[in-house]
Amino acid sequence: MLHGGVFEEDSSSQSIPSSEKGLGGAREKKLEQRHRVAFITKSEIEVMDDGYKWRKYGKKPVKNSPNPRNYYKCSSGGCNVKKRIERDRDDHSYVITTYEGSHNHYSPFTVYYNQMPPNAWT
DNA sequence: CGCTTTTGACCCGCGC
DNA sequence: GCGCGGGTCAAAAGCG
Repeated sequence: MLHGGVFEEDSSSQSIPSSEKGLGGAREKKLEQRHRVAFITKSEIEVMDDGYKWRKYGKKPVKNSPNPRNYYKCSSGGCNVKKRIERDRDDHSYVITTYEGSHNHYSPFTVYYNQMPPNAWT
């Protein structure tokens, strides 16, 4: 496990290991998650707000980790993006954030940053 | 008032 | 054929 590493996977070429097992949410099994990005951040808190609104919709304990796994979903309009937050079992100081899907709307933070002129920061 | 959060229960697919 | 695992959803309550 590389600490502070970022993983970007494309389901189009990368076959999901047994981890997915093709099972997972039987309901969304039909939905193709084309974008999967895992971020590893060293932080004691998982309060990583990217500008989107995340609504926690589930909690489940993991065998390989004494810590539970948190499931978040984007509550933006028409936004079906899901976010998975888990703690590293080797170093609970590290937080693994996995994003699935793409936002149907721009991030409030992105728009704000886009409309914010560079000289405005002075 | 609106939205968010929390727990429990349910469902499906695969394995043996 | 049955069981297990994993994931999601539902409802309710609390808070700002």
